Amino acid sequence: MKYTTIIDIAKELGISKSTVSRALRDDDYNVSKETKQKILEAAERLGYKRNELAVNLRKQSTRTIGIVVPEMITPFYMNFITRAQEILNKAGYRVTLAQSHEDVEAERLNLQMMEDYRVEGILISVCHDKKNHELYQSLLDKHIPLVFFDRTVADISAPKVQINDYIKAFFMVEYLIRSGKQRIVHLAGPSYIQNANERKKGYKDALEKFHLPCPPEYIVDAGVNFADGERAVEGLIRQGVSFDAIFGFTEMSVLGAKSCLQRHHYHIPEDVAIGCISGTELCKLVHPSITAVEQPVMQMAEEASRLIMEKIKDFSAVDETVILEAEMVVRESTLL
Amino acid sequence: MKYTTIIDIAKELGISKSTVSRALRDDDYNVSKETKQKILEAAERLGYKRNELAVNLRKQSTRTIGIVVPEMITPFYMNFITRAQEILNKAGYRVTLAQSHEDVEAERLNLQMMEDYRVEGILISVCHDKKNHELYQSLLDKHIPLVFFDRTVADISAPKVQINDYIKAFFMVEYLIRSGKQRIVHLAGPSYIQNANERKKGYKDALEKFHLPCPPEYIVDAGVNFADGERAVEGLIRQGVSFDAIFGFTEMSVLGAKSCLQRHHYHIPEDVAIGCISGTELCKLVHPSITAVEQPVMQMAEEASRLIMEKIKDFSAVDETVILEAEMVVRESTLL
DNA sequence: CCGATTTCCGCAATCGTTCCCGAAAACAAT
DNA sequence: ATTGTTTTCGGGAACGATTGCGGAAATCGG
Repeated sequence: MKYTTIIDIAKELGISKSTVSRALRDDDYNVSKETKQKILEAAERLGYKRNELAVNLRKQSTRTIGIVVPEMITPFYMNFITRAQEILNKAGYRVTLAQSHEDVEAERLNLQMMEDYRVEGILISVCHDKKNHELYQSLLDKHIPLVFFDRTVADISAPKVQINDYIKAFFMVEYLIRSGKQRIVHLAGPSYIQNANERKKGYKDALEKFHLPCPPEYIVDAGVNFADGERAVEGLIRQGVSFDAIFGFTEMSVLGAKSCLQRHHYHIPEDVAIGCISGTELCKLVHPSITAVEQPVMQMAEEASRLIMEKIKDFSAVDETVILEAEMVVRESTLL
Repeated sequence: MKYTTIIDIAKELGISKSTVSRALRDDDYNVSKETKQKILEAAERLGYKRNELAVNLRKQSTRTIGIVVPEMITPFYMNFITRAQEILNKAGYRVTLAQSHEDVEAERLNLQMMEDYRVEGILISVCHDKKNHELYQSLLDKHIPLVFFDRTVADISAPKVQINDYIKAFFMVEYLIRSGKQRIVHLAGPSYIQNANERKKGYKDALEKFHLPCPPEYIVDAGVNFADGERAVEGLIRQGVSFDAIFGFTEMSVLGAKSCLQRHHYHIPEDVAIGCISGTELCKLVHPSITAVEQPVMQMAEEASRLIMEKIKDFSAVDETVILEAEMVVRESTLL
């Protein structure tokens, strides 16, 4: 169970550990061909595995980047992670992952754990736009680079990668209206998520532009997951709210809504059309497929990776805010 | 950017680092109330963060467990990970994650990386039942505990958690036959995955039991993901193979198949019924929903966590193979 | 063959902790 | 006052690597 160390190798060959260390790293520098050869074969024979912990401690650098997301169960964040990992690995970084489960406290622990293990930078999509504010700031104060993506926070100076939620929501609702829908309800996301507020604003402004009614019961707090969406629509139906379209904060809640509608034998899109922001392959997968504004997740990962690496290289680099173009993909759920 | 260390605190207070270390760990042992108080407030003031790398190196224990899965994009593995993480965290372990992207070489690198960082145990669902065989064995030879789950390997002695693929496949196909289907095709998984072979065997034996034909074209190599399933069914249709039911190796390929069928205006389940093994919430989410044998993923995570912790505590513990009961959930895709 | 240069290698410090051991101090008991 | 016990603390060696420096050996040039 004991791992062999460079000292074991040194003893075995009767040489110093410095030489062993050099042979195992430096490319034929400062060590002769023969001894290097001997060292390598001894390392092989003894099953030597370099202890990265020791290396990190000594070098004072972990080459590790943390990624913190609210959840990993939907493809969006997982796609982001996969792409970011690919890029960062290629650049010689390791990646450690953590999910907050939409819980501020868990997010706090995750961030602290990453600091404990001396990550050199963190990509984060937050689960609350206020609660951990001082923590983000304190990390930045310690010169630990942070890059916010997708769900960002307003009053912190750090690089950010996001889409224009307001505009995209506005366009989506406008599109629903132009397709002939007049009674559009909004499954709103939690008010402590900035994007949710932006999207709600876009929704409201679009209705206003077309002088459509927006009674309070049209905006329901629907949370972020499947069950939340189901419950919200169940509530609407029970209350007798009449509507012919749903605009949802996010994919999952909309999928729950759709499921509920189908259970109640509504026709989609004839009775009720459905559209949402932040769609992934799940929107294609279901039947009818769902019209969605799709975040350019690959590009987000690329930009976020680029930004964090820039910040690690030079902490005083300017804090870019990258706004990416998200595309609306029309599918069966709105095609009349 | 420099982190403060216990030495900094010691200097600040004019005491020794040993005392600081004790105050920061031991609960009021070997250090007086007052000095402890002073140390804690100094640590707070200087923004001390204990360096876990150094601790791990010194203690020769990382309290970290690795989880390696073929992919994380489908809910199955993610659910497993989430539950396992919950349990292991509660027991004081950290978890580091890696996905192999169904690639043997990537899996190898992941495992080696985990060894480099001295994880104390590894939960793994393999992506090939032969290729990394010696690597698994060599880890075990070094007394690094491994627990195989879901996709296991045959001739390695280590704890395993799985379902009875053969029986479950058999039952599923039997059920399709009893629902009146006679021309059942099988979207088989890759032959280098043991489970795929077991399921294929169950499929064949069920057909045989009922004296149904099983021509070669009924068994198509369909891979593991959405696109694979689409392609496979597209091929069947193009070849003019006539079938009235599909039994799939896994959820994702079956979802692809379903999508393809719907594009070709087949009715599900009237024209073609669909069933698969290893279903998750995705099977509920789609329309029509898919009949599936659902692996008890929570229980799998619990058993796997238990087993790895037992092995860490005592490497010579017996190598249990836990076979869990998987339940078939009948849904719209087979309900005539 | 001798001095200069280059190559090769060892010594020892260092990274931030932990923890054993022993010493000093404080307190109690005689 | 002496001895014994307990509490508190510091010294210093680990843990497994890296690396600057200096010295010995080898090589080279003349």
